[in-house]
Amino acid sequence: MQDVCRTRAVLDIVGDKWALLVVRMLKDGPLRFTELKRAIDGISQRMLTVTLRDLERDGILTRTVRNVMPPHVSYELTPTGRTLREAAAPLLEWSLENLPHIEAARAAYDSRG
Amino acid sequence: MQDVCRTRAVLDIVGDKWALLVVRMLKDGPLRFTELKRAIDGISQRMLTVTLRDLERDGILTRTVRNVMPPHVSYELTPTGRTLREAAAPLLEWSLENLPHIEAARAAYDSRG
DNA sequence: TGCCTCGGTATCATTCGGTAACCACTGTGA
DNA sequence: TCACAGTGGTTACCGAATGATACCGAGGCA
Repeated sequence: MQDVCRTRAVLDIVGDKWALLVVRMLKDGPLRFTELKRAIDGISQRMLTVTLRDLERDGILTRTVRNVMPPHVSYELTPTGRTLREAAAPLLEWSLENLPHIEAARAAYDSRG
Repeated sequence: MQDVCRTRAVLDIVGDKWALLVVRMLKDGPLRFTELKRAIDGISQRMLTVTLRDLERDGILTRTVRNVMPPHVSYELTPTGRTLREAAAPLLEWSLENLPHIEAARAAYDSRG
């Protein structure tokens, strides 16, 4: 199966721990750096910066800087980014629905030793 | 948004670089360790072991050992695992469709410096 | 004069993933 | 008899990715 390596290449983008959460947060329109940081609980400043850079590089979102003080930088999904969000939505829903299930399975596994 | 941390918890499972590929490979029925290793190009033996353990722990797949020699160990999706595969399918399709687009965006970004 | 916000860097510690070697056991071939 | 391969791992080690924390400049506000 040749697709494996190509899928791998894209999962490197999408599976990098924070990318999908950023994409999801941007679904209703652009947000500023600090808004994203507040919305995505637990992300460090550095990782948000890195994630946003990577997503911009891959054409998933755009970065818009207004030259004012204090700085005003906003991030918005591109059309490609919006298709990604749609493709990722079922997985994100699944994660919310199945978390209790998974935690139970994990606890059972751990208690078995 | 409280869901973020819960989504995060599941993306830890799903986003760990190889998990979705393993789940995808198992869609047509159980496979043995070595079959998976051959099918998923580039995965190391250790990472396949680790990934399979984690997915078993989370109730995504089952591990079945037949006590024969040579060892015969097969892995199969649980019902939860099958729902995960369905939820992940759109994202995997997206990745195949959009890889050229992303590579182009990346090249353009890099050439801009 | 401090102190805050915003959007980041710089620096360091910790964790993750990959490589290579090794294991037990059996079957196969010379 | 001896070597070697396949199977499903485990272990030690190392570099890369990630995370926590501190700091920055410019302006606003007290």
